[in-house]
Amino acid sequence: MSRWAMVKKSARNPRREGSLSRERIVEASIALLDDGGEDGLTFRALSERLATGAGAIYWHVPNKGELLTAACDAIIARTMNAVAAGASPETTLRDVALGLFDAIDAHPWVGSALMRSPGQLPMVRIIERIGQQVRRLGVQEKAQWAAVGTLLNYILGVGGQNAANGQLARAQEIDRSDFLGSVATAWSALDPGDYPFTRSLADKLRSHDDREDFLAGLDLILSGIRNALPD
Amino acid sequence: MSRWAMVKKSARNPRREGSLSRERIVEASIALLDDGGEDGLTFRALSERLATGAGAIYWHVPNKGELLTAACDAIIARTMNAVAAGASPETTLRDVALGLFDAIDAHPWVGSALMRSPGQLPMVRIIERIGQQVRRLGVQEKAQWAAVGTLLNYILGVGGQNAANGQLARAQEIDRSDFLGSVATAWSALDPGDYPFTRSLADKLRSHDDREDFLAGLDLILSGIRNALPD
DNA sequence: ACCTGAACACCGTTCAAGT
DNA sequence: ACCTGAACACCGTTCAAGT
Repeated sequence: MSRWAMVKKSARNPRREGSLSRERIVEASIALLDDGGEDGLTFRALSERLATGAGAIYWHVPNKGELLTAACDAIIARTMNAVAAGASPETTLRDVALGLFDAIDAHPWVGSALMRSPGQLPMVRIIERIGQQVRRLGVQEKAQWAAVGTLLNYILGVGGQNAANGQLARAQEIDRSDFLGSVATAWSALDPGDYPFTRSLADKLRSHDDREDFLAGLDLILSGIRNALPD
Repeated sequence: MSRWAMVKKSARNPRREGSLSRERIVEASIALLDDGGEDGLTFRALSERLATGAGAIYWHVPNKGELLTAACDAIIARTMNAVAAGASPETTLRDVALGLFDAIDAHPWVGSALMRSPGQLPMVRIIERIGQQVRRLGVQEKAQWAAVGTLLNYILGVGGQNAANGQLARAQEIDRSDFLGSVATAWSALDPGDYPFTRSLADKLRSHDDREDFLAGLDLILSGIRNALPD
């Protein structure tokens, strides 16, 4: 017997290649969510993909909700780490927001996972990033929470809507822009007496650019924050 | 046989008292959602409450998603109709927003139902109300969508968070403020090097007033909109 | 310590059959 | 036209039993 074969598996060593771990489960969950949408993640699909039983997954993860939050957190952590440091507070704030927008665009399920886990780690990462820039901006102590909360809730609102649009489009087996087109058509058919404003928006809805609109709203809020700055 | 007994049930007449209708189903759904939260609504609970079979409900309603949207719409319609007319655009806008906040506070499931049905009737009612006031405010045509979208997404974000807080609190069988307290405690335990801002917010979270914070954010956005007004 | 997989208690939705 | 309720194809979660 060679000395290699005699090396004991230390408790500290990485597990054997095929074995389960929280990370492997989270990684597989992300893959499932990315190509099956919000309800692509089931313990049955997961145990098949990981070639194991449902019970094994429960040994590493307490329940489906926490698994979804963990998957969401993996995406958010990457996204926040990718934001360049050193730029002006306003630029950084815009980078954080656009990073989140793009992440949710690429993984629509992140939008609803984020919505459903208030105060949890993914949200904390975002609050921290935004909060530090709001401080650098010179917002007074007691106005900081309002500023951060407003930015956060706006970003969550947009993210949630993007997630919902993606989910509904998927259910009808069309793509997101076709779904928005069908909404636009419905809006055009609204009673002109009751819904003049919404009707007038139908064309806008067909031709708009989500990302640009998102930025416009962000700038509106930033201008409100700047407005309230001391001196 | 009296003449009364001979009166035929005309097709136009209201149905017999106990019979099913879309409205009765929606009304029962609201009751179920109000006291069981987001997953209090099931076809089994509904058919028991209405003393009928699941299939009967499907004759009046296409699926669960549309039933949820219809229940949400009933609440939103009442809420929008309750907003007083005739006040200044800013006051009306605040009334609309506060009305929605209070409605979601009273029926947390409305927050997530709203999030999950973009472009549908409940949302259209809100967009129309907000849009008309934004017009009256004098916002330029091409800036109107950004203004409405920003307000809408902010309101949806807050509503969605309130719904999620309520849902998580319910799952742990505690009330919402106890849930926020537990989040605050978790925030206090965060690494001071990594999360200085979030940590500093923990106390604020314990003592804050959701409704006041909501209004503060709304005013921030309104000030941004005012900023961009022509002349 | 970690994994298996059958079993439990649910879901939403469909559909043959009734009135 | 409207309703019944059993049946279908799923879920998340648990748990005795294995290694």
